[in-house]
Amino acid sequence: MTFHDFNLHDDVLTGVDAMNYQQATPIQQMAIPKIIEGKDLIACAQTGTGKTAAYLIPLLDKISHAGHQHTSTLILVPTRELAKQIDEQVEGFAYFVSATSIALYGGGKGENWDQQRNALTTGADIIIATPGRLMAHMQLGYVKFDQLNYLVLDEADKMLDMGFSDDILKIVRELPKNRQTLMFSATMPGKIREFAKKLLTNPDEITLAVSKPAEKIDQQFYLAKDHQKLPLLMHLIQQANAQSMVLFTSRKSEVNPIVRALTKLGYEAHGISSDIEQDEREKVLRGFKNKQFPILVATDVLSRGIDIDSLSHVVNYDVPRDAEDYVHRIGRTARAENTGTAITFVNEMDMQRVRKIERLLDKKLEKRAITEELGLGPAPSENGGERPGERGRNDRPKSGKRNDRRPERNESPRSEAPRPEAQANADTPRPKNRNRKRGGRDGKPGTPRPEGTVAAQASGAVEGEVVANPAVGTTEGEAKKPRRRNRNRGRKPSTQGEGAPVQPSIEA
DNA sequence: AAAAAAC
Repeated sequence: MTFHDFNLHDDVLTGVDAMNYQQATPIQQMAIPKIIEGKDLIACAQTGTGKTAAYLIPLLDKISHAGHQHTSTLILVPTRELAKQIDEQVEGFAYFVSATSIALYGGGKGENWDQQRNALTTGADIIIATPGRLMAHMQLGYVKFDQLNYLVLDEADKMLDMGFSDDILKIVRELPKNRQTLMFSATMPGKIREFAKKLLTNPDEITLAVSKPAEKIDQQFYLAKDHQKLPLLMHLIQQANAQSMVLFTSRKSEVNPIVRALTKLGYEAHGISSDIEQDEREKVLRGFKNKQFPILVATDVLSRGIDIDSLSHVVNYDVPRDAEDYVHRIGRTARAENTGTAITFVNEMDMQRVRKIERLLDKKLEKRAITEELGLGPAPSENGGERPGERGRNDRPKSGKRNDRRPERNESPRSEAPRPEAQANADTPRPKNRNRKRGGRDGKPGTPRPEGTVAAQASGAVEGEVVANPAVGTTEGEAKKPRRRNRNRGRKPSTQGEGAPVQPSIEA
C-alpha cells in the first residue's frame, strides 16, 4: 500500500514523494485513514515504525485543506531533540503545503527563547513542544490555542514517566474541547489508559506488536565488569564492521569520562546528555547525523525516537533499568531497511535488569564471557543479583587479586585483540539504505565524508571516499532539508537545490 | 542505584 492510496491532497503527496516515502508501514496504513476521518486515536507502536509520519501526513492533509490561518496543531514530546526532529520532518513534508511549524523547547542561552517568541508573533500552524517551555510561552500569552484542532501526544508513556502528566493536563485545559486528540505510546499500561480517558473522546485503538526489537538487530551480550568495559569495547570495535555507533550509558556523569577515554584512544567521540549545553547537544547530534564523527555517547535522552541514518551499532555500556528502554535504545539501529548490531555490557549489578529484558522479550539471552581470553580477567558471574540476600557471597570474584586487576595504563587492549584489516571492512557491502539510493536532489555531489569503519577512522587506515549526499528529507540532519517555510511562507521553492548550509565542525 | 524537562 502506497501513500497514493490514501486520497491525500496533491500538495501533501508531492511532499511525501519528495521525502521519498512510498510504501506505508502498518501503523501508517492503520492510522492515516482514522485520522483523516477525524477519530481520536490511541496508538501503541514501537519505535522505528514510521509513527511520526503516521500522524504528520494526515494532519498536514487536513491543514492544507483548511487554509492554515492559525495554530491548528500542537504536538507534545518528551525531549528537546525529538521536538526539533519532528519540526524538521514537518518542514520536509510540508514543503509544498503552506503550513508552518515551530519547535518550542528549553535551553540555548536565551537566544532560543527570543527566536521562539519572535516566531510565535508571526504564528505557526504546527507547534511541536516540550511541556515546560510551552507552559512558559502560554503563561506569557505568546501562544494562541483558541483555534486549535489537533493535539498529538507523542511518546506518551515516556512523558508520564518523566512526570509530565500534571503539566500536560494544565496545557490541555487551555485547549479547545472540540479537537481531535491522538496519543502515541510505546506501551499501554493502565496508567496510560487512565490518562487517555482524561484527554481523548471515544478513541479508536491501534495496537502493533509491542516491545519486540526488530529481528534484523543482532543482539549481543557480554559479561564485563566496569573496568573491563573500555578495553572490551576497543576489542569489539576493532573486530566489528562498525560504521557509526551510539554508545548509551544510564548515567550522565559517565558521558564525558567515556568520551575522554575514547578520544584518548584515537576515536573521535562526542557526548549528549542533559548536563551538556543545548547548543552543544544540537551541534553534536547534527554532526553525528552527518557522519562527521563515528561515535556518539549519550544518555537515554536519545533513546527514544531519534532517527539516525545508517547507524550500524548500538552499544549499551550498561543495561538500562527499564527493559522498555533497552528496546528503544537498540531500536536506534537497523532502522528502515538496514540491519544493525546491538552490544550490551552486563556486570553483576545488571543481571537482574537483563532478566527483566528476557521476560519482556520472552527469550533467553545468551551472555558471552570473553574477558578472560582477552587477558582482562574473569568475567562477572552470571548469577549476579539473583537473590539480593546472598550477594557478596556468590557474585564477588573470589580472590580478585590475581586476575581481577585493572589493565596497566600503557597496556593497549588493541595489542591483544585480533586485528582484522580495516581495508577489508571498507570493502564490505553496506546495508541497503532507502535514502542513499536517491543521490542528490539537485544532482550535485554532496559533501565528502569519511568512509569506513569506526576502527579504520581511528587508525586513519581508510582513505576518504566521496559519497553522494542524499537530498531532501533524509534523516541525516537539517543540512538537506528544505528551507524553513516560516521565512518564505506561501512561496514555491525556487532554490531548493542550493548547497547545503555549512556544517559547523565538531572539534574535540 | 537514573534520566529528562522552564526560567
